[in-house]
Amino acid sequence: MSTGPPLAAACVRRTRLVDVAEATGLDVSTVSRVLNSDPRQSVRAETRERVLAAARRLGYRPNALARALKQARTGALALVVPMTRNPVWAVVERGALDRAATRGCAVLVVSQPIDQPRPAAAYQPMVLESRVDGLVVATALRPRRAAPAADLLVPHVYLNRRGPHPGHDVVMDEEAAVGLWLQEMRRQGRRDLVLLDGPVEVDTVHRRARAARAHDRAGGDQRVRVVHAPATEQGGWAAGERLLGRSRRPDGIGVGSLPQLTGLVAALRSAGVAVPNDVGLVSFDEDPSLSYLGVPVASVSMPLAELGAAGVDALLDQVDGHGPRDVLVAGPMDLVRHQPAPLARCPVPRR
Amino acid sequence: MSTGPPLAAACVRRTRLVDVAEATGLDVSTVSRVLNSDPRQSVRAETRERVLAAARRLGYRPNALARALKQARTGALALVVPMTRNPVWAVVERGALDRAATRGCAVLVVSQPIDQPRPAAAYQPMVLESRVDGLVVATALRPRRAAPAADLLVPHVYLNRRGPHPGHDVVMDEEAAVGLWLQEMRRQGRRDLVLLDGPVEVDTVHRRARAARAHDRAGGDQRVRVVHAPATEQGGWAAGERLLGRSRRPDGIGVGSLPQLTGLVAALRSAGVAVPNDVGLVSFDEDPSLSYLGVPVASVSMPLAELGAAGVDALLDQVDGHGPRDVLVAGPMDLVRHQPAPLARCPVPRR
DNA sequence: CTGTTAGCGCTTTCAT
DNA sequence: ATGAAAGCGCTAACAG
Repeated sequence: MSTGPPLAAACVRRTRLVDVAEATGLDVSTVSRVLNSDPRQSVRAETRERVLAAARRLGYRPNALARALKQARTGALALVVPMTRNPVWAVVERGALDRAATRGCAVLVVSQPIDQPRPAAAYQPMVLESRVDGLVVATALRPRRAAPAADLLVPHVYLNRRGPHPGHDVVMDEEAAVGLWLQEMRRQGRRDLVLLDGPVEVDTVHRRARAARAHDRAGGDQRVRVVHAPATEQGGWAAGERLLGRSRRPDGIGVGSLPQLTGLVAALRSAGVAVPNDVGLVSFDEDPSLSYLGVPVASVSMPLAELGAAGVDALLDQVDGHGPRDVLVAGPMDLVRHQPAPLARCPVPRR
Repeated sequence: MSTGPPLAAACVRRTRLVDVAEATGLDVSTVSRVLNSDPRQSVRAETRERVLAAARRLGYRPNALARALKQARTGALALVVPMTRNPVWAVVERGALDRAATRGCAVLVVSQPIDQPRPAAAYQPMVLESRVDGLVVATALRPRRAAPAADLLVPHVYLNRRGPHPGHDVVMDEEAAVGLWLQEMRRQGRRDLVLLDGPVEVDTVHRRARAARAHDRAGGDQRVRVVHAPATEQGGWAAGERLLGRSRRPDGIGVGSLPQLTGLVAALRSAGVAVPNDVGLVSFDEDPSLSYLGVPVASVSMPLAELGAAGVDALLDQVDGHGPRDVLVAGPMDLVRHQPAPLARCPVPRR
């Protein structure tokens, strides 16, 4: 709390390998072998101890720069994420950061402005400049048929979207998510359904919409229409208005994003439409705040952290020279029901 | 969309300075001077053009590793952020990332688990290993009187909290924020106030609570009590329950965080307490979702992006050798009123 | 105006 | 089992 004295001019002299060498009277190469526990060479136990002791005593930390320069490997990767307020991306990001930390690898987070998306190739220089070993591209947009010049020629994966070429896609099973929604709607006896989702340009939206339309065409007893709107509270509100104005109102709605759900619930409340009596709601995003909307909603719980972790794994595989491969993140997917609790009993989601 | 052919084994041969030198028949040092536009040396215009042309043609990108090793400067910084779901941190982070990008500097984002906070000194190795030039520590906890061993001896700033020593703090004016709240409460004629905020261990909470208590003691016509609860929906809900159980209910509540507000609003709705008739609400966090709570609330708009940007600036100043200095982010602070709009008129916050 | 040279801190053959 | 030496790609002091 700034109560202490000012810090003395903070100049830490970094300890180098040569400092440890001098302290032990050994050569740098020997010290290096010990500290890297090179398995191919043998060192005397006594020497080992001496080196380790000196390194600890001097607080030696290897210079990542020099090591990376020599090994032609930075041990870092870039994570390109959209600058969105949607909380699910934070979960994906955390999953990726944690897995990267586990695998001893630093992460450079690059935020992509949502209003002016740049092509993935724009991030290639980070690899060419040896800042990172590869790219995890988590921007949501579906690629237009990429011009060859726009192809990524460096190790990379696309996260939660598919890229222009096979072997670089790490995605979740959106079709199964739609299936869980439809199953819950059937359980509730809903037959006139709407999928309210984001812009078609978003790859996950595209896949969910396709699955929903396929179900509609399959000709069961459920009708499914698809409505696209901006993935914001505003978008959800406006879409709600439009849906309420229609002659045939849906009795079940799947909502692609949390902000849209917030806006939609506000619109329904404002119009006096009762949830769940008049309409049943299921969100494709999850968040603790779902228990506090004032109305019961369900959500499809997606393996978001696993998605981030799988992206890191797939990229590091490529960096290690393995051929690229597509990954379908299998993690657990559940339907979770969120109940607004009565007072004196705090609400807890139950599965 | 993975419709294209598989990518050929992606091996880009990186162009080095020596490649450009060979292509032009010049020496690497000359090429280096041209590309860095070294002001102290002069080069023939024709040579300049030749080098620039060759560099562009070969797609030369300088190796950041080698450059950083030579210059003893990585051009990167670490941003330590709490792993919270609170959306305001995202705004701070974006502010920092954007400013860093503007100043040509890469950012390594390190996420701090909220349940097991590590001391700031735990991140010092990132500097000692030359991964970054300095630290922006944005974890929320107030430092205990730090043991000298825990002091940071590398360039660093604390963001949105104060550290153990002066000269490293970049914070906003929380006292003024509390002032805006009290002023709005007076405008609404509220006299029995509660500040519902997070744990006291959080420095921003500490400062707001102190300002609120000072106002209470100042002996005007407003009473202010302070209630601490976890900064979650759950915490807001539980605190709401407690407040409703009291003999004298507050008629105005300031809420420290968005999740708490969500929980509190749910509790009030559930108990049939009318907003704003029975109680007026003001949030210290801002978010578009505030317009969709179903009840009118106000919020204190804080200069969050500026906070992040100022943190980066202050750190880079230190890296450039300037003495450390505390920063109070001055950016605009407003009281914003969020109205749930009637249907057919989408809600927009108005100032 | 341009080339030569040394060296940032580390790893890694190759000698001894 | 340890040491000597080369070199990763770049910059900067010094020559010419």
